[in-house]
Amino acid sequence: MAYRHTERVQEQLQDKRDRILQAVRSVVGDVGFRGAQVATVAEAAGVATGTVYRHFPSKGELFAEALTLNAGHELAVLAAVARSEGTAMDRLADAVRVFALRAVRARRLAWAMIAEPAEPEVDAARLASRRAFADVFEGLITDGIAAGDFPPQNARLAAAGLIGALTEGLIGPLAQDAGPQPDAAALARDVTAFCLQAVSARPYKES
Amino acid sequence: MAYRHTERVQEQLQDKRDRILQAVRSVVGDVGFRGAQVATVAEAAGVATGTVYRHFPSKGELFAEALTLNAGHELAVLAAVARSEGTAMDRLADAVRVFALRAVRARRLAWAMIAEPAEPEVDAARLASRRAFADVFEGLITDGIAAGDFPPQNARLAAAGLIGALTEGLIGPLAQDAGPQPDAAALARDVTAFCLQAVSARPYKES
DNA sequence: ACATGAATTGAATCCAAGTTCATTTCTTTA
DNA sequence: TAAAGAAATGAACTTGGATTCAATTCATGT
Repeated sequence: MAYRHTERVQEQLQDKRDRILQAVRSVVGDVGFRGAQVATVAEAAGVATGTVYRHFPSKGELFAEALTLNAGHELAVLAAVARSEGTAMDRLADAVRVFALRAVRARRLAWAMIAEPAEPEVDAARLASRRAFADVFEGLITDGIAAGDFPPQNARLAAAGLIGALTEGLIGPLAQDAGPQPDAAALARDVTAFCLQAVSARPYKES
Repeated sequence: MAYRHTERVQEQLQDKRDRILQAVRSVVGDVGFRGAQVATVAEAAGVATGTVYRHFPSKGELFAEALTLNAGHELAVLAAVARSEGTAMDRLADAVRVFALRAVRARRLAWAMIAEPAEPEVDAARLASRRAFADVFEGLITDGIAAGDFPPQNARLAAAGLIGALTEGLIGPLAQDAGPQPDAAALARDVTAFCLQAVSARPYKES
């Protein structure tokens, strides 16, 4: 018997794993999934290409895990807002605003996480976290309907609509090229207004 | 002097070109951009792989042209609706409804045309046609504001929001797996309601 | 029918990444 | 310090698909 993992080594391994995941985040935030290659990630993590494959079975699974990790973090933030005190209306407003501000602050990353297709494993992971996001919004909308804050409506669809509107308005290609950042705060404000109106309003004119 | 193009040959060439473009549409509608390879397109067009390259300089440009063609067609339909008689409210409702119905009828194709990333040339072409779509909606919203149908708002952003909501609600991955087709008409109706409310409503409760 | 130029074909070539693996470097225990 | 087992390295391998091109077929005008 001559070798066994010591705790320190375990930590170093874990550390390296984390650094690789972190590197994915950084590279993807920079060039998106499209431009992110394993070699680049490895370099960003200060590791040789082959090492990546000691920690992850394939590019797809590595990237999927990175996405899940990151989306999970965002989701936690959003869920916390959704769970806070206040009317459904207020909480929805806060949730949308938080989502918007965070997304605008890191557009490329946000787009990759929310919308940019990639390897099948990544797409699958994204579908799951997307559903989770939608569920948070859906819950708020349902609450609001129950409380009489919002008119009755298809909450599931409305939640999807919110995510779509946020995506398109803030981080999609159209938003990308409408100038680099006309004014993050103003943009977030307008998007929030749009989203709230979409679920919370009644007809402007009697039809 | 022994050879010169005759009109018949010109027509055949044009025909072949068109058939290739049509084949792209069909293949993409089937497997999306991700799965669409030049060889498959060639086969669908009843042509050898190499022939494709006599008509188009590269896969990217071929697919981009196919997208532009198709999007242009959809755009014409939408623009016609937008130009018809009626209040801005009615025209916007019609435009959204038409968009929704057509999209649901060919989800995969619609998704590819609207959202699925592909070669850079394709993405560029999509950006252009997306902007054109957004412009139609923006115009209607602006009209509506001017006419007093809609409250003042950021029309550009609202237009993007509509497209986002439509995309997400009807043809995105979330919509994909919410059952194959819960009910196209009902879905279109709910999405239309959401979109109209988003731009046309006033706050549900006095804030 | 023949000569000439164009179009078509599809197998061979090329290329960009993802993945592997023989070699080297590091850690641990005796 | 030496032996043994892990982990890291990065150049070589592999592969899926786009692209090319020599050979072939087709059209035209004499």
